[in-house]
Amino acid sequence: MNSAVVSAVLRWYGSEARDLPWRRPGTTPWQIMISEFMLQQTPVARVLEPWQRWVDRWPVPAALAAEPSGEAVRAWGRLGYPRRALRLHRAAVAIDQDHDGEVPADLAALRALPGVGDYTAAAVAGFGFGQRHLVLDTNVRRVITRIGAGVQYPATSLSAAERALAETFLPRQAPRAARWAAASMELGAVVCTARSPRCDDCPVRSRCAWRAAGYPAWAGPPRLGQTYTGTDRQCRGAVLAVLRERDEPVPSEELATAWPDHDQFERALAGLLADGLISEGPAGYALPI
DNA sequence: CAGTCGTGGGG
DNA sequence: TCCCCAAGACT
Repeated sequence: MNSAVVSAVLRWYGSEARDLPWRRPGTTPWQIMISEFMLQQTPVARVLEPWQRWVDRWPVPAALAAEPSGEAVRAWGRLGYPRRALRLHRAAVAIDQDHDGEVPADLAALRALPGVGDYTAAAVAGFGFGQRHLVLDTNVRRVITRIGAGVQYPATSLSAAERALAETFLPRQAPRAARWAAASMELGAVVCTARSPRCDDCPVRSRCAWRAAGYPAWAGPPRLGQTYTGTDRQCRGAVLAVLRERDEPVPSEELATAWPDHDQFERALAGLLADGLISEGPAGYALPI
């Protein structure tokens, strides 16, 4: 019954999909894995340049694994959530050591890699190896929730019911399922957006339960807004930004000028050390070896 | 389960 | 300006 929806979305995707570099033919699973790490909570527009630099510099997992983790952190630039860079580096090491340098095609093996959760494992298996999996990112969840359940936003946590709903859309054939994953994700990213959906441009507006119900507003608990200014996260970011630009260790007193509140600076420093994002030596702090 | 973890652009 | 939130993972 949802095959009509799937067909329409796939047809739309065929003509309207953005030409993203990691979607081009010949993209390797490793390159796709890099894109998926970078795209975790980071918009496409900001990923394009860093992704190209990464795939040029580290064309295979072994190349990244051979470098200090600090180089991954430095090359991460200002993508945000730099622990992802560390996890991707650790994933490269694991692939190099435990999988003969090849990104595993097995979903469970992917899921076991550092920084790879349910979403990323399914995405790499689907986009990199053409397998059939539920790929439930924020876009797909919003799309199926609106079309299938008539609700504006998906719940905070993924329920069995929502998973079952998603299954009703997933095509039987693996290549088609993988394409559906990409297409439904694209629809959520450019048409069925969170704030101002462009329903007039939607290929399945006539089959959307949310539209049929008159676009009822979200009735669940209010979204917790993310605070940032003045938080430890901002402080950590400021500290790391300094170290990314330096090749030599930075003395503590100098590094402290990156943040006005000293207690918070110390707390951020301890956190960054604990995370392995920075290292401490006799001459000061630096990105890890 | 709820909190934590960066950064920047668009409405 | 301010606020929202963007291809999540981990604890």
